[in-house]
Amino acid sequence: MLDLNFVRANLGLVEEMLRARGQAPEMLLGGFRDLDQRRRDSITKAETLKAERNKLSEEVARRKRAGEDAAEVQNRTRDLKDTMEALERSAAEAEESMRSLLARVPNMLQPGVPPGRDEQSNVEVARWGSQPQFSFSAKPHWELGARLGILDLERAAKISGARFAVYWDLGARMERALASFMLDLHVKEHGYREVLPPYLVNSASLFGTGQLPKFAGDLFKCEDTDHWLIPTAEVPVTNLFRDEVLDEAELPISLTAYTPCFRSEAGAYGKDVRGIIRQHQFQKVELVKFVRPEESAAEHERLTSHAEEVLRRLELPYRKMLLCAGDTGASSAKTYDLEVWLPGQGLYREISSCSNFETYQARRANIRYRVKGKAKLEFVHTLNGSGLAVGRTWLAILENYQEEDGTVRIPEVLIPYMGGERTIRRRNSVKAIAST
RNA sequence: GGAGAGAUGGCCGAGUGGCUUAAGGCGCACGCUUGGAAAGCGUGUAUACCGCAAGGUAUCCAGGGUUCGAAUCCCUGUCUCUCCGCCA
Repeated sequence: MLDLNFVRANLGLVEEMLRARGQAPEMLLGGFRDLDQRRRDSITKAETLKAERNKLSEEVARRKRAGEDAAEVQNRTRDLKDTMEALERSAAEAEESMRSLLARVPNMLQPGVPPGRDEQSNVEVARWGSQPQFSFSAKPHWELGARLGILDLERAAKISGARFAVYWDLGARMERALASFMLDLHVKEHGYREVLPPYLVNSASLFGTGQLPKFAGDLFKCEDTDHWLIPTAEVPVTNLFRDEVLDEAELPISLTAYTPCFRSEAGAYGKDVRGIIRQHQFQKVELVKFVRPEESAAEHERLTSHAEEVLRRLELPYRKMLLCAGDTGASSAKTYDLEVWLPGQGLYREISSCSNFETYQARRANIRYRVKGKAKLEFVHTLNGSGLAVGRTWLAILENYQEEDGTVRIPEVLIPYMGGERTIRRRNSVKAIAST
């Protein structure tokens, strides 16, 4: 959320930001000036009358202490009541309208963010690794997974529906191995603390990180309770410190969490229907940082490099993209996407998204810290990134490490996590498992 | 699920209808003191909003209500703690 005073003083800049993100400024901000004026007027009026009421009440107290009759003053105050309630109501309404307007305004963008409407305008800033060359035609992961008997989409559809997956045997084990490998790397070498948060959160948490009120349609909600399935660990982990004051000495705070993520994927009909690129449930290792404002740009680079390191150790070719204005999420001021090479499909696909939210989430979630030598509390900067999306890493390994005979080699660093297994082969006794 | 007790500023904690502009303490900041530090002493120290300012308003978990007036009384909800029950 942006600060009201900032918006009032920089309305032109805010409108420019909206245009850069491909939104019409009038839609959101058209009524801003009027609403701002109405809000101030109604607050002033209501407060003036309240001050009068308070004075009269004091007069009642004074008279009663002095043993005088206060009935006349009491009556006068009683007469103010209806007017006061009306003024209070309209002030509260204006306040609420302003609050909900501000809650829907996206974050300001950092100066280096390139212009552009959609992903076409994202800028490639780095590329790593070499794409594997095959002497045969590379297969997509859904074919490899089905033939190996480790990926079972038919039974997933039966027990849950479309966009769910069942993993068997070494497929299931590789999911677990990847999560352990990533967590170990971030905890032991990158200095993160591991947390295991709840997978259901309340709406206050979703407001704090910016999913609500605008993006309720992307989420799964439990009936008759204020519980929502998390779309990413960013939500519970960032909200750990909601309404808290952090000690400057403990910043930066770096946390990592492995959780499932649940997304309704409304509006994605017909998109990525093959394989497990886009699922209602997937697992992800998330990186979250709380930092001092002056360090956030450097910490953003560092966090992104931590996600890149996972791809490097797994020897998966990737490229690093700086998202253009139109493709940058509403809460983010600057985002890098890491895209992994998928030879089975011949394209790069997002496997990590690393964002700097500056004070946007901290203001919504009220996460502050005490600055040394300063009386006032300041908002921290929050950052997060996938380190990595485990399901997409899993399928990237299948496609990049496939052999002509349909087996899949296991990346060197993963072998210890796979109980020493080096290759995923089709099991002989896979009769019970759907395969083609 | 049942019974009871709670929720007050960065933290602890007093406060059962008006003299609360929320006592007191801790912490923090600044000053004095000191060769330097600690201790000690003194001063200051919640947030947001409205107002050019003087000043004002709101906030004691949240939302309603009673009252001339609510941190305080009533109702509902949320959360925490204790005990009982059930349970992986």
